[in-house]
Amino acid sequence: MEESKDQKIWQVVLSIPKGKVASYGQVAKMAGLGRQARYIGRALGKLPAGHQIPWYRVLRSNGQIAFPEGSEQFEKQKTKLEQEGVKVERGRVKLNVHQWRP
DNA sequence: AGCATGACTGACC
DNA sequence: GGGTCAGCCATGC
Repeated sequence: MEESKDQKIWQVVLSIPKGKVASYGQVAKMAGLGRQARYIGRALGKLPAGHQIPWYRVLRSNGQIAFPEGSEQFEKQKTKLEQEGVKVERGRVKLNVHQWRP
């Protein structure tokens, strides 16, 4: 059921090149979910332990991180992104530079 | 079955 | 270009 959707989502996220990012809506569309962008976040929350899904490469449509600035999740994502060369300033990244365009 | 919730988005200002 | 508002949709209680 939703399992396959989740798998598909994870696969799409996995296909995002290192150093690039994508929006939830973009992932949703590529996974064939269309407008269920919100489902992406839900699916990423279901990530199994020991995964290697680069969930941190997924941001909002405006390039902003989906977590409140200062939260643990936020900091973690920020760190991960910067490790790949993606600068995060004021909780957002420059889409015109890092957004993934297939 | 109905209503609130959320890792969202597009339209507007 | 960034903040605000209303709409969408599956999930969970």
